[in-house]
Amino acid sequence: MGIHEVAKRAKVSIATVSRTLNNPSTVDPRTAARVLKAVEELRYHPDIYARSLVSGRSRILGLIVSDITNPFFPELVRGFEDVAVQHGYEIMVSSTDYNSARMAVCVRRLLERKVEGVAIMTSEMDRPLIDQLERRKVPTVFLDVGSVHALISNIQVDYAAGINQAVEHLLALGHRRIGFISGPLTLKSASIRRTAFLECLTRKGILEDEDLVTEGDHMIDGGLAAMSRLLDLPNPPTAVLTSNDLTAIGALRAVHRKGLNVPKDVSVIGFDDIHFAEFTEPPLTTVALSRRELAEKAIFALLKHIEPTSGQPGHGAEYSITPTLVVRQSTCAPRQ
Amino acid sequence: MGIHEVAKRAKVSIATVSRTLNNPSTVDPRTAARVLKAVEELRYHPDIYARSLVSGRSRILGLIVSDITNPFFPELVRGFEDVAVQHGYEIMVSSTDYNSARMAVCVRRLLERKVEGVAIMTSEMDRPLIDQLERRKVPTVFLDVGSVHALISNIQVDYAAGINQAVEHLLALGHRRIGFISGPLTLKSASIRRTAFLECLTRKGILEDEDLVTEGDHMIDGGLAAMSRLLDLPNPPTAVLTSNDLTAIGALRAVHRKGLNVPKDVSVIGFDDIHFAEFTEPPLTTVALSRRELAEKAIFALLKHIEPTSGQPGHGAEYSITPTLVVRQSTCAPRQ
DNA sequence: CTGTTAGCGCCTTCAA
DNA sequence: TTGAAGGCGCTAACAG
Repeated sequence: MGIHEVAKRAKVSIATVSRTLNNPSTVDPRTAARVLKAVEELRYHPDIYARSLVSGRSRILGLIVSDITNPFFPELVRGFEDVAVQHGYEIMVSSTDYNSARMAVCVRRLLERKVEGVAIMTSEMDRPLIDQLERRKVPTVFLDVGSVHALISNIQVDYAAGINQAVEHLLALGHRRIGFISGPLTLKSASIRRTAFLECLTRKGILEDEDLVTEGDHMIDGGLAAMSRLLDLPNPPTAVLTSNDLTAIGALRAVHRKGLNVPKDVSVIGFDDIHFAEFTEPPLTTVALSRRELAEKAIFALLKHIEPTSGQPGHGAEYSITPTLVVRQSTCAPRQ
Repeated sequence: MGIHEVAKRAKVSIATVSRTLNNPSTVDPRTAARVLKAVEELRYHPDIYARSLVSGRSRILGLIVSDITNPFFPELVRGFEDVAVQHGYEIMVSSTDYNSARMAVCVRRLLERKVEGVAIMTSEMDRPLIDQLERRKVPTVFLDVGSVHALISNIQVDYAAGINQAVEHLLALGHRRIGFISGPLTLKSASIRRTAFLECLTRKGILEDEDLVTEGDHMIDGGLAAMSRLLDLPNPPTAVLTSNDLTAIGALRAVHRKGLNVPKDVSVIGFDDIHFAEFTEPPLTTVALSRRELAEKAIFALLKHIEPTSGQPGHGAEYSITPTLVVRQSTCAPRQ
């Protein structure tokens, strides 16, 4: 069932069929109705590939994440899928596994399928690959890293705001010795969060104690080890912020293993608000970063280039997303 | 840069370029070399859509999961992506969200992109959709449910074997009162697991106590509630098997809240071995179901139809995958 | 408003 | 072994 059968059945030419499907306003409503009826009856769907061939467009958006196994990402993928489909696009997702060779393969695959835009949500960037994307004129949107260019947008998480809320919450509770477990400092996004924390403390006039900020790996193990280190300090913190929820979960475990209690002995705050955070013991107070919002902004940024509403092709832009503290039960006032 | 430029540069016709790329054996090695050289130099990649248009093939495999947010699936997706790419295919993933309207949309999207095969890993089936797939002659592979047809294969998890190992482990430890928390019994796969458990017990000659098997929802909350119920029994079980790891995590939590200890007061065994199982408190003994193996078998089943090696188009088949017990620290001998 | 026609980039007979 | 030519199914001028 091709366009010809529809044309025949509706007694029009294939051009008219094509028009009523793509540009209804240029065809007589009564003919259009006839065509649409035929389309219905034949359950006709235009061949997407023939269409791509002539239009040069694929109606596919790419999404690159570092590790789909990390609970932060599936929700992002889900949101991305929803929003993309809503706008009539398909998505192609791949994991780079924090591995730049894999990343290169990802990009090549995306390019071969002629994606019309790519969201790179790895918080990392790889110059040559980005240049490649730019050369091919593929609109791109980054998370955290990334400088705005003609076709490149960036979504910046306002870590400062999120961490600020967390610190204020702790301060209000009476904490003064606040620790921080960062992600691996080789990751740009991890060091951004760490810096945000440090700046927040000085802004609040809290003396900085180097021992209190230590490095994890954004995974459970690293959080566990880091928290153990903190707890072994001669003068341990009464509250600890972590760079992500997985780290916080490891921290929770470390406290538990030491025979101590969260939040009575030490308060813990996570970051991200992965689904699981609600189910830790105790439920985790954390700074929620909406994956849905992230997905929406990313796609919005991409579509601005692909389907320029306002005549102009649209230049890359900087977007911002503000996380918000979700208070659950892993925080309380410190022992005096 | 299209095929023409390559042809010109290699001083051959476009037909020859096409041949050396698709059917090297039909072209003089020396001309082929020239062509390949030109291809290299121009970094030529055939247009995938033009190719699809003429060949009718998309080189895309579909993967439908129920909820990519469920930690079981991301690892499956990952494996599926790896294996597919290895074979030169792209993948299209979508979540149905346990919702048959969404499922219908998924299938339509897959059909529109002309996927060459679909893996439906939801443990559910929807007659009309399957018929639709079959009518369109799309090879399909199911998980657990699904009857083998010409184009339909099925991967059956050998739950009995897995649960058997778990029960024997418990028996060896000295347990006799073994409980079971099932998934929602509306899910076929959940009731399969439940049945496997029940049959295993009778096979072992253990008297069946109806109170000891209860229903969860394959999520943490359900596991928590179900375990609480079990613990409130006048004569509670000394060990509990669960239908999946999320349920087990909920169960762990319930025990903890009651002020009891896992494994000393009650042993808990999960199912699936999601990544997180290693990091629960205590680390979860569970029946591991390899997502990698699942992905490999699914793609193998699909490729058998798409790229029939042995002349014959290949008929659907039944595959089996055997899970294996991973003993960690949530099980030990019962209190006497 | 509608039909005719020329490609989009590639694969594949059919001759040479 | 190679080249010429005809589509694959659709969109987009260009005429009418």
